[in-house]
Amino acid sequence: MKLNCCKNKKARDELKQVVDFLKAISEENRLKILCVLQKRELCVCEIWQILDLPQNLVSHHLKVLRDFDLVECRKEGVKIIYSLNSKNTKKYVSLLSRFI
Amino acid sequence: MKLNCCKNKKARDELKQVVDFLKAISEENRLKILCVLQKRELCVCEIWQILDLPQNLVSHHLKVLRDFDLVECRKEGVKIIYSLNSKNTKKYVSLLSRFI
DNA sequence: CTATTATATCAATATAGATTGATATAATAT
DNA sequence: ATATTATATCAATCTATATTGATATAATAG
Repeated sequence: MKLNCCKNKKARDELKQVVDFLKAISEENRLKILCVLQKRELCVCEIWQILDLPQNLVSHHLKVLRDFDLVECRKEGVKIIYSLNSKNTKKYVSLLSRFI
Repeated sequence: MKLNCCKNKKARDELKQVVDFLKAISEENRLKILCVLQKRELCVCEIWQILDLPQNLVSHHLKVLRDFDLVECRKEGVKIIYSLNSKNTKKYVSLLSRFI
């Protein structure tokens, strides 16, 4: 079912949710992070080494992705292991496809 | 089939294409424009009246969408009629779902 | 306890992109 | 020819956000 983004409040809210989701993933480094997490969960130091990016930058982008529940993390000793929350990404992609 | 965004050049290029597509649609007003064009094609003055936005702003956003072939337009007298290029939006959405 | 490793956070800077105001162009009507 | 309507473009400004450098915290090893 296609949504009317202008008439009702529910659709307007959902459109904004989709926009926020899109802003979160429309950044090259963040999309790369999601992409490498597809294969398997990784700790932060693996991610920045794989992507050849500064540690603090990756940490910052991971925070953005966490805030949108697109990734999850757990502690394992000194390391923080990040994994994809594919349930949520799928939810947003399917919501997106109702708008375009 | 899922893509490995880091190893090969083809996947890296496709990731950048997806990023550009996402940047184009991750803007509230542009997503709204795509959304209202879902129902039917519209001229610019209908779009800015429906969305309650300044004419030049809508014109600007339409240019961005045109540059990505997400919308098409044709002349009809004084008016320029815009329509959705749903073939392309679908193509990008399906490419996106291979990355996340 | 000290050193090392992994991660996060904060402030400063840089950059990209949205918005606005003014103006140009083109088609149509009078 | 003049006025009106529809659209596009340009320059200026504003705003959001990516990046960097410095530093803090927490776990583990020696």
